[in-house]
Amino acid sequence: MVSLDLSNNPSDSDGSHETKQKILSAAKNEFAQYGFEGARMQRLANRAAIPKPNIHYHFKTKQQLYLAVLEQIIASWNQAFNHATAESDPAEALETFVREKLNQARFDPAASRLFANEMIQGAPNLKHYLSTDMRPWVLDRSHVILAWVRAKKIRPIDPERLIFLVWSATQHYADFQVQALALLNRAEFDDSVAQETADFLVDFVL
Amino acid sequence: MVSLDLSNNPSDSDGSHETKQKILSAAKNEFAQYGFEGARMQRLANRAAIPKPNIHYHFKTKQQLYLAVLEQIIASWNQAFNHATAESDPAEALETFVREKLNQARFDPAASRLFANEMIQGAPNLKHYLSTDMRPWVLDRSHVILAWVRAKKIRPIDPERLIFLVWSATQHYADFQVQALALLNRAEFDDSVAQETADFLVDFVL
DNA sequence: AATATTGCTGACCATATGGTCAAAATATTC
DNA sequence: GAATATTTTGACCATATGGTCAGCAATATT
Repeated sequence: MVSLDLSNNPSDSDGSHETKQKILSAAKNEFAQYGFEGARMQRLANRAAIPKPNIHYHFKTKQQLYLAVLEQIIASWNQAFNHATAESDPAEALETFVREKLNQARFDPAASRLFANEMIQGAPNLKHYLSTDMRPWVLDRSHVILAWVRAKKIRPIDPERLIFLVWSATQHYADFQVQALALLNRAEFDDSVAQETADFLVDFVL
Repeated sequence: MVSLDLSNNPSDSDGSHETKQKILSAAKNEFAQYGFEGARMQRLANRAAIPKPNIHYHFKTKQQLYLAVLEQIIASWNQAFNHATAESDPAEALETFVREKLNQARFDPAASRLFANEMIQGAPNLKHYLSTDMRPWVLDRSHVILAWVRAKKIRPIDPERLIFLVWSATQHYADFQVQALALLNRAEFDDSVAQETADFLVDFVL
């Protein structure tokens, strides 16, 4: 199989990189569904359709693989949520965030679930991320929202609570997809559900 | 140790019942933190401070114990949320529900987390509960809310979405306690946090 | 073409895991 | 208080688990 090498790491110029990604992807799903302790290396290998020792060639231990997955997720989230919301229109900014978060929940639910599993366990591997990346992000957003409130563009509200509300509501759609669909009596998380959900949340918040 | 026998089951009139409860309680915490596959019978025995075989005397298999825990949680929730909200004042009714759910999240977070773990795995053991207990409950509440909307006691809103929003926001406090406290920059889920959260949600929804 | 390096894999290992069992301890019944 | 039924537990078992390793295959390098 021939494939373009999109990596910027010269050490593994082709096949190796591809395998590594296959493992990371399978691992994300396995860890998301079963948590760190519940994940099985053999089942993970089956998901990736490679022999188990091949995993250990690329990642020495289960723990190390887990951390690699976490890192990838955080990097992806940082990228998705960090292109600044700046000082623009509140409606527009909030809408962008809600829709982006719902997209994440919809197209990469495994990432959200893995995150949820980490949290439920007390975030043993994420405490650092929470204070390093996430808390500043929240503070930054808070300031923007507070400015909106002061300018009376939006009704008075605790900014951090608002962020937390939006975060929890959207995340919930990923973590509890089964429950969400059962409660809303839908068959799958399709375009219409996503659209209606986004509309509802945006409308509700504003 | 002497203790009152509060059970209504004549078959195990004392010590046995006590042990069983100790096991169920330890199991709830173990399963909540690690999920079904991640839970370890030995660690669970340590939590309960009894030898492992004693667990297997009361519950034949891990699976059976897990189901027993789930049953207990569902029974407790049914009890907590089912004393009817009826046709009363929306503000009051919603407030009651929000505070009750937050109380659950605060004083029995393990139950919420176990529930979350079940959901994340696709609710293999809860599909039945979702359609049997929960969906009708949602429908019932929806009708009440719809009546409120029609009577213009509350602004027009999709009732099921509203329920889902409140549910997700409150549940989030249990599941992601670490994240919640980190984001809100608090040390613990104490009275003041609970109070402010309830106020915020109630105010926000109404 | 020969060699070195990297990537892959079947066979294997030590240990942890869910679960069993026979015997001991404790309650209950007569 | 002896006989019976229930509850508890130390020792044990078959299997599953994360991980290793020696050798093979493929790819780069000289």
